[in-house]
This record gives sequence, C-alpha cells and structure tokens, in this order.
Amino acid sequence: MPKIENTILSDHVYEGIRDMILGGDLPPGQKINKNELVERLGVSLTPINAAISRLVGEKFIEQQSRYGFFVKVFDCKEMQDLYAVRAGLEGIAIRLCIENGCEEELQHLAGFFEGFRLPFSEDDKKRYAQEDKHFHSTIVKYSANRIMQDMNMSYAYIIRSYQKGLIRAPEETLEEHHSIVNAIKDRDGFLAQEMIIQHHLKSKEVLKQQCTSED
Amino acid sequence: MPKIENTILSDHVYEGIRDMILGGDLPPGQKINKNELVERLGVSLTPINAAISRLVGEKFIEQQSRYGFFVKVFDCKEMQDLYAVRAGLEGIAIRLCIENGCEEELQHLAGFFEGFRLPFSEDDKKRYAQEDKHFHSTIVKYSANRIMQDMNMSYAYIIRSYQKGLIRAPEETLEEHHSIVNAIKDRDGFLAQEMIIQHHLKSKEVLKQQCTSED
DNA sequence: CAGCTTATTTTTGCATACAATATCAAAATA
DNA sequence: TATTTTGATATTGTATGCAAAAATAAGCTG
Repeated sequence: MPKIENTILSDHVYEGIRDMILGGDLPPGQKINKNELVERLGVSLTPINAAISRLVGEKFIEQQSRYGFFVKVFDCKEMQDLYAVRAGLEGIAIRLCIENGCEEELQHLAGFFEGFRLPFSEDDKKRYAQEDKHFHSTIVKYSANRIMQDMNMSYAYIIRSYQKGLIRAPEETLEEHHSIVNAIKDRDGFLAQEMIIQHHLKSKEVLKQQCTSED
Repeated sequence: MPKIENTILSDHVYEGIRDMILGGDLPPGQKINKNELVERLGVSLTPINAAISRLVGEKFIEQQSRYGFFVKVFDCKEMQDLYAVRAGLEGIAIRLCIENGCEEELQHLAGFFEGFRLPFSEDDKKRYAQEDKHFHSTIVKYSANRIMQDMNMSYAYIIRSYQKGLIRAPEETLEEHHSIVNAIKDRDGFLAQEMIIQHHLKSKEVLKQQCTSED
C-alpha cells in the first residue's frame, strides 16, 4: 500500500511561482531570477526548473533561449485574441448550461448585477469590477468543462483582462450585462450566447482601436 | 552581438517526445520511461525532465506524484468537453474570419469537400477523414489568433478527436460540412458560426450516448 | 500452492558541480 | 567624449550523484 504522503517539492514551488505571477509580485515582463527563488523558497534549482518548465507550457512564462525566463507579456494583439477566445468559450459555456438545465447554477447567475444602477459612485465602480470578474469566471466554472477551466487557468486570461482595469466604462457595459442576465432568466441559451459574444467582441474592438492609435 | 546559434537540447527533446505522443509512438496511458529516453535520445535526465515538465503544462502528459509520468488519456467526458470547446473556438474563428473579410482564406475554405458525393467508397472515406481534419485545423489556422492556435496545439484535441476514427458516419456529416461551406461562400459569418457549433455539438451528443451506454 | 514477508532492483525527486554563454563594468583606444 | 576592448561576474543549460520511495523478485509460512 503505497502513497501515504506524496508531497512533491516541485508542486509547491510551482504553486508558489504561479501565485507570485497572479498576485503581481512577478509582473509581466519581469525576468525570473532563479537564484533569488532558490533563496526565497529555500530549495535547490532542480524543483525550480521543473516548475518553470511547466509554467512555460501553461504560457505563464516565456523562454528566451540562453537569455532567461520572463513573465509573459500580453501585447495588444494578444489581448484582442484573448477576448475572441473568451467570446467563443464563455458563449458556448452559457449556452450549454442553459440547454442542459443546471437550475441552481442558472439561478445564481441570474442574480448577478442586481443591485447595480447608474450613476456609479467610486465604490460602485470597484464593486462592479469585482462583480464583472466574478460573473465571467463563474460562467466558466459552471460549464463543468474541465478542459475549458484548464484553458482559463493556463492563460489566466481573465486576470490579464483586468490587469489594467476595465476595458470599457460601466455606463457602456452594465446594459450588456443586464441583457445577458435577462437571457439567462428567460432560459434562452442561444440569445445568452450571442449577448456574451457581442459583449466580448465589443471589448475586443475597443482594444483594437487602442492598438492602432498607439502605433 | 550574441545569439549566433542558440540550439537548446531541451527544445529538441521536447519536440521529440511530443512527436512520439502525436505520432502514436507513445500511446495514451503509456508510462514515460525516462531512462529509455536517455538512451534513445542520447542525453542526460536534465533536458528530459525539462521537456516532460513543459508537456505536463501543455496537458500532453499527466504526472502521478512519485509513480511516474503518463501520456494523458482523454476519457469520454473529456472528449465531450473537447467538442464543446471546439464548437466555441472554431465557431468564433470562422465568424471573425468572415466579418473581417480575409478573402484568400475564405476562398480556400470555400473549396473544401467539393468533390465529395455519396455514396462513399472505402478510399473516399479515408480521403474524407483527412479532409475533415484538414478543414477544421485550417479554420483555426486562419483565425490568425495565436492564443487559439496554442490552445489547439496544447491539447492537441484535434488529433485526439480523430484517434478513434470519425465520431459519426460521413452520410451524416457531409451535409453539415456542405452547410458550413455554403455559409462561408455566402459570407454569412453568423450562420457559419451556428452551423459549425451545431456540427460539433452533435458529435458531442453522440459521444455522450456512447458514454452512458458504456457505464 | 496461496498469501505474506523480506530482499533486490529500478525509478523518482532533489541537490550539486561544471562548462558555455551572457551580462556588466572598467580600462584602453581613437 | 564616444566607442571598443577586455576582464570579472552571474546565469544558463547540462550532467552526475544520492537518498527515499516504488516496483519487482525471492524466500518464507500456513
């Protein structure tokens, strides 16, 4: 009877570095200093290398041969791509959730953005940003689709999406969120999908404008 | 002036192992024997470990702590999930391709499945399976969306989708493929998206039936 | 012989050592 | 002063050694 206590050092190191990235401790573009991690985590290079390689596979870290490892930076084009992916993935997720009739989950989703009404105070804006993030990640969670959830985590694109604050003003997106929630309340999977797709594609369009104006 | 020739051993090893998996040399469920790879590739354990860790991040390989590394097996539920993901991703890909008017790409896509007419000979079936695979991977390629392409490769779900042959008979899917191609010819992004979504969701449904009948 | 215990071999996970390359700073040249 | 050249330091990529755990084989008990 094996497997009494299987605590692998690499796994802890992996989680540690990943949390540093997600927590902003290691910001995008930051070079990974292995020796610093050796001291900070109190382990040798081996488990650190294993963790970093895994994070390269998960697109958290980018390798530049012989130059070092860097926390992945998402440029404007990639941010647009991220929003297209979100549109496709969250769209099909909400559609299937409604079509398969997961009642509890849908009732929870139907309750989002309830207390929000314009105009927003500063505090409202903060709460709204939180609600936004929570709403979209909950959709992926309720998809009960492991592959989708892994993709979500791998790229951590939700986190990245919000790292520079909201793409568009609440004045613009609140109505869209209400449309999505209403479609959910009506149990109209097709409409909910289309609403969420348009929601993300609009954000993608705004990012595109920002891109081209930068160059 | 650095970077004259930056050939990293780990990268070659990574590609080698990945190709072994994709080529069926290392079938799903197979245990990865590191020492065998040491001999076969003529390198030490270090680059092999780096490559394996990266492949764990890319979901090609699964780690079972202290027991070893195994080529990822996709069970029936995960295969269903894969088809939901394909529906969402390829759907938005074709929609954006049409909306953004990439003419050359669309003309290429419009030419798929042209010579195929029922009934099929044995040779037709083989050619059709190839065409199918090629069609769907081309859509992802033409999305010009790096994130989506990476996700595609990471999970190699296209390859997995076909590893047990076609899910459904050509008699059923040829018409669907023609519908998708027709929507592309009409430059109707919304319809093309919906057609491809339904196409994949039907396959997902068939997989679900197979699942429940197995248990 | 079946089932358990013990011994042997293999493999995993980690640490360390070392050579090749890159980075950085000081000295030398124009 | 601006630009090379040179040398010292740090970091990367790889190989190797070693202890703990697991898989496997051999011996023992009933």
